[in-house]
Parts: sequence; structure tokens; C-alpha cells
Amino acid sequence: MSTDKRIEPRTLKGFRDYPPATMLPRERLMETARRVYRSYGFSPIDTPALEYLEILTGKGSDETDRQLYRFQDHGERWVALRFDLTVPLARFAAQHIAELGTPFKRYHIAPVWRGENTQRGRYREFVQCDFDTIGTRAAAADIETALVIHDLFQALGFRDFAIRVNHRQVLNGLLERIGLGEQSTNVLRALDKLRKIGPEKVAEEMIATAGATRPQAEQVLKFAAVSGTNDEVLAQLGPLVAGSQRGEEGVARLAEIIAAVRGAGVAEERLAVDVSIARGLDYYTGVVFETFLGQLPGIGSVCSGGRYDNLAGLYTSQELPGIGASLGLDRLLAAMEELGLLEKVATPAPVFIPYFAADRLVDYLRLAAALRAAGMNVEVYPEARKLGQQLKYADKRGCRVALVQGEDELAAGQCQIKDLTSGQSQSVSLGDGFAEVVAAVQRLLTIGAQT
RNA sequence: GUGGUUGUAGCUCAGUUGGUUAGAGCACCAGAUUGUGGAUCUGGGGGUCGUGGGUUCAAGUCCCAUCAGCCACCCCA
Repeated sequence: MSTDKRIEPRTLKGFRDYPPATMLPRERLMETARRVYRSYGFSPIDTPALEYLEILTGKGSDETDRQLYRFQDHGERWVALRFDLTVPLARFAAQHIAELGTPFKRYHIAPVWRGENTQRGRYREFVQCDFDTIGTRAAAADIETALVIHDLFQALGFRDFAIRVNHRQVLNGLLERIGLGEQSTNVLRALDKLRKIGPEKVAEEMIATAGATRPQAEQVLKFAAVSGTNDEVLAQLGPLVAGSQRGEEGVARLAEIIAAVRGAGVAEERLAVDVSIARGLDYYTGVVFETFLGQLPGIGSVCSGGRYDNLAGLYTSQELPGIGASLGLDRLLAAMEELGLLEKVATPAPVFIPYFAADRLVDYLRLAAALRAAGMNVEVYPEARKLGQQLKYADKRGCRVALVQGEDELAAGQCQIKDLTSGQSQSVSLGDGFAEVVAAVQRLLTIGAQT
């Protein structure tokens, strides 16, 4: 091919390649999420990336409709790429709930697409790790959702994080009481900016977009100013929603969740009632969650969710309440990268076998097989190059142990085990079936893993 | 989608009011060291100056457009 015809290799805006050094921690995160979800009995499902357009439109908000990747397929059907995993779940549940039965607990780890503007931690293609419980209104499901989020971040190695929890009905109950019930979406949207733009601007926006009066706006702000410990917040909320059945129910549900999560042994500061948490997709109707990293609040919520009591109502007459949350894998990775929490390793194999003596490949393959049988990841170098170059290769990739066998060692029935971290070597007899070598390597890796 | 900002080697960047063959550090490759990596020294490869147009005798440098990154709005994972 001539040079001038060559196509420039490039990726689309908001889409990225994942080289090994970023894919390894990515997979580790997905495995952790999978493990935690499964530990609560959530089962895996998958659904198509493409759905009929009508399935996806009008389910999130006007904004998500605008962000939808949509086009006609070869059969001239209007289709779209899913923008989250919850709407496909609703369709899936409406279609299959008869066979699945309720309550139905599933997790779903898969990419979603949104055609919005990019920013740090915001991409057009990103992976979400969702878990949801369908078919029950029980408070236990709300409580379990909070516990799963907590366990998840704990398992990922975070210590400084906070799950903020609120209840849509608490806010709506108040709005109902003061006559703003019809305008809840606009009011909540304005209220959500409280931390960023301050109470005065929020009041202005509520007056402008929701048609609120000045006294109404003041009341909403007074409500949002409630603060303190969880017990203090709940105590203040009670009188504010008194008289609104929905509001009272919401506060009671929040109190129940807080008490149960506390009772399950979760530290108080990990779960905080926060009435200013108003965001989330429009389909949430009950409790809502957002999770922030203490060291990096600016990147936004890394795990959000909530209760939706009528998600599948657009597809079926069967009532399917549900609750769940979504871990934003790529946003979380961007945060961890910034915090320096990602291990810089470019290989999944800690054990390296240089191809030393040109005519002894089979000996190296047999040793590698023995180590793999013992559960270790082992790489054998493919070319009989200079030993120094091979060790350099292993070092660069982050291998931890090299097993050096030249003519001398092979003749003596020995293997040199080189610790690439310390540089020290020891000689071990190959023996029958490499048992001694396997044990020695295993010991080295275990010690290394503890530091 | 709107506004702002940036774009020179794989990476981080320098490049003087426009002026000849565009530089450095790191990384990479080779050698010093025919069986031992991370250090040092020497040498080497690698650049359509994001892309396309325009102004000019002359553009990495000025203008316009476009693409991409970042930031804010919006929204959200």
C-alpha cells in the first residue's frame, strides 16, 4: 500500500482504547463488583447493546433523549444504543418476569453510550456495573442496596467515601404542602445546585423556571438547610413534612434504612441523610443514593441509584417496583488514576521464564506448565535472546520472579529463582515434578503480596 | 448543544518582534558487558509542528475553518 493512501488511525471523540496497563485494573474492578453482587445473591444478565428506539426514548429525561445514539439499521428499523442499563432491565423484566419470578435480583456489567460532551471522567462510551432488585417494595431491599454499595467500596479498597441518601417523597411531600407539587422537577433541578451556586441563585432559579413565589422558595431553602447527624436531620424533617402523608412515609423509610444499616455494623459517617440530593433520572420515586469519594468530590457521584416504583409500567400492566444502583466504572477509574491508587503493572503474569538455552524450550514449557497447574500465571519468553534483554523486558512489565535455567542449571538439575524486586537469587533442585520450585515461587509471591 | 482554553518526537515540554537543515529530557533500539534487569557512558532510530485552507518573499509562529483534549454551563456514571 502506498503511503498517501494510508488511513490515519484514530478513535472517536469520547471513545477510548484500553491498553493492558489500564485494562488490568479495569478488569480487577469488574471482578470485585461481580464478587460483591454475587455475595448478595444477585445473578448476571445481559441484554443487546441496540434496542428499538421506542424502547429507549422518553424513559430517562429530555436530556437523555438528546444524548441517544440513534440511526436506522439495514432493515430501516429505527434503533438506538442503550444509554443506561436500567431501561433495558425494565424491558427485560416486562418480557421475562413470568419465568423469572419475583423478587428478581440481577447484576449487569456492560458498556453504555451517551452522545454528550466529554470531560474528565465523562466519556461517550463507558461501563456501568448495575445491580437491581425487582418486584418488591420492601424496605429490606432499600437497606440491602445501601449495604451492597458500602461493601463494594470497602472491597475496592476505599476508606474515605460517603453514601448520601435521600427520599423523593420527602421533598415532594414538602412541595405538595406548600403548593409546588406540580413543579417538583424544576424545583429539584434548581435545588440540586445549592452547593454550587448558593441559596440566593437557587431561589432566583426556582422563581424563574418553576414559577415559585419568593416565600415558597424560602421554604424550600429552609428545608434544604437542614443538617447535622442523621438522627438530628431526621428529627428536624419530621415537623417539616407533618401533614403530608407522602412526606411522612418518606421520612419514616429513611429512618428505617439508617437504623438498619447502622445495626448491620456500617460506620455512621458512611451513610448520610442529605436532603439536597435531588438528582438522578426522572424515574426514581423513592429513596435515592449517591456516592462520593472524600478525596475527590469534584468528579461527581461514582455510584448512584434509587427506587423506582413503576419502571416497567411503560411496557407492561404488571406492577414492577424495583431498586438498584449503578457503579460508574470508568469515572471511578479516572478518580483512582488521579489519586494514584492504580498499580502500575502491565502483565497479569508475575512469573517470568527467560528462553535461555536455545535448544531447551521444552524444559521451559514443562516448568511453566507445572507452575500454571499450581494456579500461577507464567510467561515464557518466545525468543532465545540475550538474558539481560529478557530480564529487562520482565522488569518493565512488572514481573516479580524470574526462573533462570541455562545449560549449567539444567545439567545440574537446578533452577535459579530470582526475586526481581530484591535482585537476589536462590538455587533450587528441580526434583520430580518441580515440587520444590513451585513451593519456593509460591512463597516468594505470597511474601511480596503482603508488602 | 453553548462558551472558554490548549494542540510541536511514544511521553513531558522549549522554540525570542514571522527568517535558513525544528531542539531537550524521559522512553525506545544498539554497544561498552559472548549467562543476569532497574545505575552510568557512547551511538542510533523516530516529527505531515493535530488537520485543511488563507495572508506573506518567507508560517511551528499571524488569520479562518475543522478535529481532538481540558474547563465551565447543561446533565450525569
